[in-house]
Amino acid sequence: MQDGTFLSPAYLDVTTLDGAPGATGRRGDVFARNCPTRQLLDRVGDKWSILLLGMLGEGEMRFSALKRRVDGISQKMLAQTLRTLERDGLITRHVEPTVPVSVTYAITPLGRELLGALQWLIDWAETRMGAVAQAQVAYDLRMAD
Amino acid sequence: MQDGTFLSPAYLDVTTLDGAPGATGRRGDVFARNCPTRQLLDRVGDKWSILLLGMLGEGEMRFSALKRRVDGISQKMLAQTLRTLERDGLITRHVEPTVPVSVTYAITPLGRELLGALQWLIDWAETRMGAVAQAQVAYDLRMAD
DNA sequence: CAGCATCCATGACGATACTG
DNA sequence: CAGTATCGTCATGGATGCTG
Repeated sequence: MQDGTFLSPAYLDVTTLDGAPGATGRRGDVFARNCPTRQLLDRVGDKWSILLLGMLGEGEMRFSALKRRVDGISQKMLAQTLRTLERDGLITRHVEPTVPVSVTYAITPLGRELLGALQWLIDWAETRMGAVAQAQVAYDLRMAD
Repeated sequence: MQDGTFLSPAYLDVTTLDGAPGATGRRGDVFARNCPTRQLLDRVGDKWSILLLGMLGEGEMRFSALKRRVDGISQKMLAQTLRTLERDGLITRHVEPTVPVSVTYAITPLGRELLGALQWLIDWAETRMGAVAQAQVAYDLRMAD
């Protein structure tokens, strides 16, 4: 990161999937518009995705169970987020044709990989959110003069 | 993560900063409402924060330089995001009293730590976004019947 | 049970204009 | 140069009601 790896033109390949090397000349554009950070954030940047992925990391679970445990989520956002996660290949959806129907969600290996990468962020939050909160207090005091 | 570490009651301490242990009994509530994931996402979940932190990870930079290099950002969002990052202790702001004034931003050790944790996510995106894109295509085909 | 469709409020964001 | 202030737009997401 410090050497700017995530600014590199290689990201274009990830984004376009055709990897046109001729278009990788202008570094600034690559940074701003085609960085996979954008796509990544679409997935992990909303408040429910990580929560649901974390829940399913504990084991497969049904719609109603997820709704109960991830308290505060609306069924709209639950259904919507689950669909996105499924489409991204991060979780699977299994329909048991009972009456009434029963649907079970489970994390995929790809999803578990993401969860693993996320762990570093979680660890940082665990250990450093206190420092962030302190910085905020200090900042607010400095500005309150 | 797989064992549910980021669901643990310990997160309450991070959130409330008073660490009332008596309130940590109900696991479900802890998961949903006080998980630092929420606070964390406020910081890294928007599209400009990571980009700016990454830019400043390369070296200190002035307002106008950031605006030029992070192409597509409005001066409103640039100023706003920089202020948030500064308040969180992730970057510093140095004002040189020239005419006209010159302001330089730099990453802090705390910010660099976050950038390091972010690197795992970036790496995942680099290597696996292709798999995600493939999963999307497969999903869309499945649903298009 | 597991959703989808609809309506609606909030607020995020960009564009523009102005200032020390 | 480095912002602040204001406005309009648009997307996000919650609440509600309906269905196989």
